[in-house]
Amino acid sequence: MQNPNYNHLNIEKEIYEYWEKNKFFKPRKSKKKYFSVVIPPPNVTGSLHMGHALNNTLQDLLVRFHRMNGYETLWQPGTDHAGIATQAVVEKKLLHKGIQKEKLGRENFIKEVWKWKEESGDKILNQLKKLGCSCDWSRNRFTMDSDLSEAVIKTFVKLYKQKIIYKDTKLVNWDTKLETAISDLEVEQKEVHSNLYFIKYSICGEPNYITIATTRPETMLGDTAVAVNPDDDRYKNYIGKKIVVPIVEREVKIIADKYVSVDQGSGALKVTPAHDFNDFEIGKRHNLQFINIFEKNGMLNKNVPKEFIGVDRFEARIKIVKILKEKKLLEKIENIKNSVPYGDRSNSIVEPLLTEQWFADAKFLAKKGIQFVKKNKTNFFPKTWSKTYFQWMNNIQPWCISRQLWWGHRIPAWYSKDKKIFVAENEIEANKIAKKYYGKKIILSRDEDVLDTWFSSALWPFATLGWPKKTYQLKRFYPTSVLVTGFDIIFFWVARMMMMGTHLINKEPFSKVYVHALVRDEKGQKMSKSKGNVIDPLDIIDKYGADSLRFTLISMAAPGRDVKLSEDRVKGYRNFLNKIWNANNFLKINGCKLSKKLNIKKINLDVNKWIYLELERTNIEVKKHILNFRFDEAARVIYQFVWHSYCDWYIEFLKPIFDSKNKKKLEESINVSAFVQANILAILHPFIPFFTEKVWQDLKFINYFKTPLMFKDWNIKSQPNFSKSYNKINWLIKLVTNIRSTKVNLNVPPGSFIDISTFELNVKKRKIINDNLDVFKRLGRISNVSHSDLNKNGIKIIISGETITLYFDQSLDLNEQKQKISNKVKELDRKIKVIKNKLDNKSFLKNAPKQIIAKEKKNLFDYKVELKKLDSILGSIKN
RNA sequence: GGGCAUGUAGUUCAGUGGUAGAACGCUACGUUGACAUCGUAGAGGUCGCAAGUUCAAUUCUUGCCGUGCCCA
Repeated sequence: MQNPNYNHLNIEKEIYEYWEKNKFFKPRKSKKKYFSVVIPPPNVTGSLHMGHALNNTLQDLLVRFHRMNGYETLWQPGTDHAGIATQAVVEKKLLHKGIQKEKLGRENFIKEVWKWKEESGDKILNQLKKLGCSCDWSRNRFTMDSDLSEAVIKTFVKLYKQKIIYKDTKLVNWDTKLETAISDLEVEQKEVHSNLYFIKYSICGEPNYITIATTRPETMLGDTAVAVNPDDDRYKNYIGKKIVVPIVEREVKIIADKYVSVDQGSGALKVTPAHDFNDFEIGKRHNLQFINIFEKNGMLNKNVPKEFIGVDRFEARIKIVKILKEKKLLEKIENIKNSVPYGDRSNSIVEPLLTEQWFADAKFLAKKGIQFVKKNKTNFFPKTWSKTYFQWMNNIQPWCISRQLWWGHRIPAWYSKDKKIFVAENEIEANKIAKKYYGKKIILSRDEDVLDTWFSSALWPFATLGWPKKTYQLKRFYPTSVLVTGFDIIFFWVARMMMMGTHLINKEPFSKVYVHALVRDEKGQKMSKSKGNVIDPLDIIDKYGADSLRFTLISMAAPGRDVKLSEDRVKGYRNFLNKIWNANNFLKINGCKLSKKLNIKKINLDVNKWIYLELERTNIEVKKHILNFRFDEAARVIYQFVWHSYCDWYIEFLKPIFDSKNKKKLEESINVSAFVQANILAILHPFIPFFTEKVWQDLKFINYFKTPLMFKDWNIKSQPNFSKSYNKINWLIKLVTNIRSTKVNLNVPPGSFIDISTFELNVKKRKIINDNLDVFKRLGRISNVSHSDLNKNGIKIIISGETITLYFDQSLDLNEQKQKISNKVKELDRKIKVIKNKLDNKSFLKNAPKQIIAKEKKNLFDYKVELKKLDSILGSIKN
């Protein structure tokens, strides 16, 4: 006998190597439909967190399920080059060695990045393997691979020619720490306490002043107007007059603009068109001057008074407030809560900055993306997320795609000395076009910037399959079947992949989008390093095994709910594995094995038919739930079946059969139990692949089915004829349960044996007992079953309206039993009353569907019968 | 301010226009030959509140209250 406790250590590694070595993850050609998934590529700098664990467990569940259902299945893996993050990691590493990237130069720095990538870039992929992911690793891709680069360049050139990509000078979100533009989505609005400064600007030629309110007083150095609402009576008379910006002593106009709200702040707005998105619009409307006062690193530039040049923006704020105080121009400071934009990578305050950048016309691209979802070419699960998608796509802004970084896809644009732009797939091409344009050879220099990482991610679902080449994979696996992703990424990935896929290929990148929730801690708090509540999936895998973690995550993945993860849950599912492990053990001990002789149709025993039908129903239900993306329900159904039908009852049924010497019964049960076992492993395989494959090997099922478990056909044949036996056994289970609880109520030791009589039972029910006598006697702990009234004191119990008498040797304490029966009587009385009321109600009879009325009538009848019997039992106890 | 969710057992969550479910936890008993990472039996709920629709509402509608997230 083996160790009764299942131990995942070593097993998972061994099994993964077995799969990988045999190249089992490669798609197997099939005439059936295909199933394909592209992994949302994790950052190459990343390491596995719970979000990844959930995301990839669900993908693997789907992939393995479809593979076992005979689909030609591809799970395309890979990583994302993560421009900012990766550059930061390598930069930091070099700085440790005292090397600045500027000294190294661009080319050498990029070499260093590649070196880093080769050394540690596969970390997260190895962690995915630990989780059991069955990706086709031979197709592993990286967004900076040459073929993917080619796709990026081709796309850029094409969109430029189509005028979807263009260059423009606009206010962008500028990260002063990373010194690059970032997109709206990379900006996080944080609610913080701020000071609202009320500053007096004196009106030219008058003794009066206007008070403006601002949280960023340093920007006043770039003010080029003061705006008021045209309907604001306080300021009406001043419109068109001039006002002096303190410190810089610049005279600017007082303008009227409806944007200014009368009741916010003082109702007067200082306008800094070069450093605020709203002011930018006002500036354009009123033709104001745009004065940029910041360097790229957030220091003040030459456009401010001498004393401020080279001062950091926040120091400048302090300095300015001090001066204003001294000049008595600071009216008051209010403490307020407001939201301030932070860069999500650098966590520094984002500064709107006027720069020249490359943009993509997202509004244009979004049109098709919207259409495809509207036409149900792509469907969201749960459906409600399509609303989020539409809301974003309908209000989409131009997408700033250039980044001032070194690491990434360098923009394929070349410039001549007079700033003429030549966009081409390579330098030779660019030179050609330039030569044609100028009529002579010209020296060109390439754009220094790279593309937003999401630009290449947007091409991921088809670029990884070979696009723009017309490969077999592209033809076979595109559109991909489903994208599995977190809702926080709908804007980043889903939207952009939809835009590019529909525009470039005119086909949706995926037919379905399954959106899962965030993983939180057990209290529902977001996991974060600073809170110290992070549960590391790798720790959990070490402790409980990947299978336990997978089953936990799957069973908690209810739609529209956050996953609240606690270690106790994982432990619970580890126990589940242990339970199955021991069931296997039992089968092994008893020599259960599959035989070609087994003919399912000819199964004889009720218990074997019962478990077969339970299995069949489970198989169908789990399938239904997986296809509906109800992973939680799928997990619940299989858990329930394995533990409470198979282990709690079926194995108990087997014991007396295995003990008996009846060869026919024995042989049938040895075969059926093994058959059920094999199919349980199959159903469970997508959930807990390591464990099931290991047991599959242990029980030598591979010899019988001629396949590793991961390719076993998931389905089983339907046997509708078994339902009679099914109902019989269910009745027997009810009977046994009732006998057991009666014993507890009577304070009789549950292990003691008793006699029973079935003299009040009908023939059919008696036959059930007779047909399954061994099983019944063992489970109910019955010595003798008599069919006549033994005429001694007995306790009567009722099963589905029929009476059975139990005989106990010892004297009994009947109080609890009495209490219980009278409670039941009360409950029945109540129910009968409710139904009677219904049936007396003419509108109910008129309006309710016939089946419901019939059902209620039957219920009433049954309840009445049971009530009568209970009453008589109660009467006999009282005597 | 706009939008999207959500409120059911002690906890985490399923579910349904027609008799309220699971897991964990809890209580009592139990080492009976797979399993104490276990077994048996049990306790535990006015389905957030109010109104409406309906023969019938936990389920549908509206309002209110609470909670969470996204966008401004």
